[in-house]
Amino acid sequence: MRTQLCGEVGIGDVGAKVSLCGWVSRRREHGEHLAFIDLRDHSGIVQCVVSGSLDVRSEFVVRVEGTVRERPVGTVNENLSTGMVEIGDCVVEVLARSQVPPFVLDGRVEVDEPLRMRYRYLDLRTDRMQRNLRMRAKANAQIRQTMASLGFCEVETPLLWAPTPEGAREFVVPSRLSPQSFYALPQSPQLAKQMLMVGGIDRYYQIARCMRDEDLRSDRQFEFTQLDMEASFVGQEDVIGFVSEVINDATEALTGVTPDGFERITWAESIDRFGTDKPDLRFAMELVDLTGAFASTNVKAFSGETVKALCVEGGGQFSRSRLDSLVERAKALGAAGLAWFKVNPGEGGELELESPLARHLDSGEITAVFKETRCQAGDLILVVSGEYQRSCLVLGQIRIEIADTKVGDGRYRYVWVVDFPMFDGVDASGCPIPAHHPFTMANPADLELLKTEPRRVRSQAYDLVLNGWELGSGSVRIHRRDVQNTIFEILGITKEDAESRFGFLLDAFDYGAPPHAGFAFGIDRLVSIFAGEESIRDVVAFPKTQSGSDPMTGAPKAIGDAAMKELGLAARSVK
RNA sequence: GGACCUGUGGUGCAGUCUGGAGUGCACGCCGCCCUGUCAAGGCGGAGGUCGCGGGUUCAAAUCCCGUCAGGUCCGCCA
Repeated sequence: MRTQLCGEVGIGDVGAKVSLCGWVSRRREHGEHLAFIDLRDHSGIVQCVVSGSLDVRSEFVVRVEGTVRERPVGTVNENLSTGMVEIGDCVVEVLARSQVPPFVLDGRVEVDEPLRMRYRYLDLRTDRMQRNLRMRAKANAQIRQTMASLGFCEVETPLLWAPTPEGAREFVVPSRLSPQSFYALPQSPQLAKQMLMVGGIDRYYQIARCMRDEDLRSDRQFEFTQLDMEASFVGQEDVIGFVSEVINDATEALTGVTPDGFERITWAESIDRFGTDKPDLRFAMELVDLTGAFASTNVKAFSGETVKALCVEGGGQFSRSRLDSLVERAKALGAAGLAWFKVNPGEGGELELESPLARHLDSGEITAVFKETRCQAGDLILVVSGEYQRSCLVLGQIRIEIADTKVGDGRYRYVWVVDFPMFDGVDASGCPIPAHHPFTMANPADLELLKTEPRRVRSQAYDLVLNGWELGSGSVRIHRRDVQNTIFEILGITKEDAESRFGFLLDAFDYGAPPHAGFAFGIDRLVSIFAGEESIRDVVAFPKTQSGSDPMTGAPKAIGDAAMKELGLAARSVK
């Protein structure tokens, strides 16, 4: 039907008779003797010259036959990759007509997202979406290549799995053959891949779809894709090595840039220095501890457990209203308040602090603030006092918001965050909550603390962070039933409970489970960062809105009475 | 469950704070003209439930209340 793609036509084809297929991107008519068609397919655009008038409109699908020729002097289009040539003496065959599209596909104006989603098949024709989806395909291909080279075996796991209520809310699927019973769509193939390790697969991976029935965000869809992997007879360092290699290869393949290596930071250090467990290392602006400086202060606002500060370079120019909104933001994030100090040049080259609070500080405190923050004239110092971790997290969030870094600035700062705590807070009944998941192995050095001081126990869990985005996480797993039982006990999961929810896994552990560890990272997030997109919706072919609907198909929808009956279901009103 | 932002011809915006005739800009669309354009150009034209409902007012796109949709965030996402 066609001899080549539109974007492939070049100076080397001059004189050749070609046949091209595509969509009419634009047309320019010059009376009844001359007209131009910009013909588009996924590879690009080429200009076709017609001697006569046209009966085509935008987005008509056409097949064009003509002869490639060099463009006349002075009519070369530098903005087109095919701009040196054009297709002359064209005969145009209309393969399909099109209504006037609801929006223009040239990418010049930002179109409302619901409209793009309702007409996603049109949106996908744009350069942007073509580039994003093809970039994603390239990522998948590169990942498969690297995983295979590392000896990993691709295995598919079921989408219809048993409900294991724990962690994320599951999507459930009613069973027709067992009415009133349900499958669950996997939140991740976590348990399946551990079973594969018991099954001797040794090194498993899968580009796996995961489903979680939780509220959506710009970086979260109900269904998303992970590179899921697990390996036997390996530890944390092996897994970090595997993943670093996969990510390194993918980064090079997609961006042409080789990352400056993968840095390493402990969870505790990341919280202390950056106020988050997913630090963006593209900029510094680290948190400063002023607890010592205010150890014996008379200022009530600074008498909390911790005093943490952030020095914003050049922030002295912030307007009063911006400062007010920062204070509000800090309160919304859970701080008791936020104090600010503008650093002004004073007499004799000294610095001065400008703030409603400044006159309450004694000279020793002021000197300590200058020393600890290493501020300069024109800077802004933000201070939060209160419970240690909360204070860090509040300033960490403000740090990100002030820096306002963009995706797609060409920098890729990978960092491994290690030594996560085993537990994170306690639930209503006072039992520790696993920070990662209940199959995570504790750091051997901390095993004795499990029963005495569980909150001090570090786990063998690790996250990979890119530019402040958590790409994925993994851990060394528990492979012994006795240890797993101990963990369940600490978590307040009874024997019966564990048996009914994870019995199949525990049974498997009775038949020779190898030590194993693994990881999973989000491909949507990785590709969106490389593509310079703020939302993963732009690297997903058919995404859903924040309220979980699909404007194109109308999903979710009610099913008929007959279907309900067959499944043994009855609708009942919610609320 | 909560906070904030947005909703105006097919599309993207301005107009809303400070109420006064559906006012404006750009793109698209339709018709005519045009033999080298490429975001073609020129002339003319069509196209509106100002998301929806209620309230205040002589008068509401504009103010108030409610509601729906979309987005950003908090909660949530082991």
